[in-house]
Amino acid sequence: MPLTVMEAEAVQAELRQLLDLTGPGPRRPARVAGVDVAYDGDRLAAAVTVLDGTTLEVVEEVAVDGRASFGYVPGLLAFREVPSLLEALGRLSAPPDLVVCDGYGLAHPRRFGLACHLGVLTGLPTVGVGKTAFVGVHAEPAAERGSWTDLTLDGDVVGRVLRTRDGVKPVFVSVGHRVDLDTACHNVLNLTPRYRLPETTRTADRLSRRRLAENRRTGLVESAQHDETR
DNA sequence: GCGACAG
DNA sequence: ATCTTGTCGC
Repeated sequence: MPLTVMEAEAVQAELRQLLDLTGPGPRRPARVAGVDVAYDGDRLAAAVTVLDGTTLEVVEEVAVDGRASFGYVPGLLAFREVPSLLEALGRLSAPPDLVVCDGYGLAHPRRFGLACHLGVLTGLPTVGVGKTAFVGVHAEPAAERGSWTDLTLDGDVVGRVLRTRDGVKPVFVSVGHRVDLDTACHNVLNLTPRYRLPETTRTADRLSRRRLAENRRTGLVESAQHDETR
């Protein structure tokens, strides 16, 4: 029972009322999860990797197969990825203390991006880390790691453009659920000791792609999974 | 009205 | 997201 664009926007407005922006959120999370989805046509693999918040070692992984039941529509990305991500998160042995999402949170046309959506549905603290500009205006942050500038939309500060490596293109950080912007950026910097992107998104990205490749090679796919609605 | 537009 | 070769740099 696929949603239309109008219905999806109505759902966002409804879930938006459950969003908790009071923060502050965990500053020293013991377990931090990264989530990502890889695609092969309408087939997909959703992955969750949980890292030790101190050592950044991967302590748990879950990958699930699925199908994209909603096309990519800017502003409605969550409807494409959230279903599978919920399934993957649900299979963890224990919930993480923080979830780092690929994409935006509050920095969204209707202030309810993927990170907010996943946060409200799981009740977990979430932050969004985008790799490219989506909405809002901003100045270029200084070249040093840790420098940042406001990401503004309609006069509101909805996120930060944060430099995670000296002289390297910055990332776009916005809060999702139950975390404030300072805490979100603090965590993103802790998760980027060496590369531009947080270790959480790097490990989740690799896991989702690895899963797709295995499926492609094995040909088993999800025949033993949920069959289509017949 | 015409583009731009997270992943 | 994904399609794709070589190339620059640590």
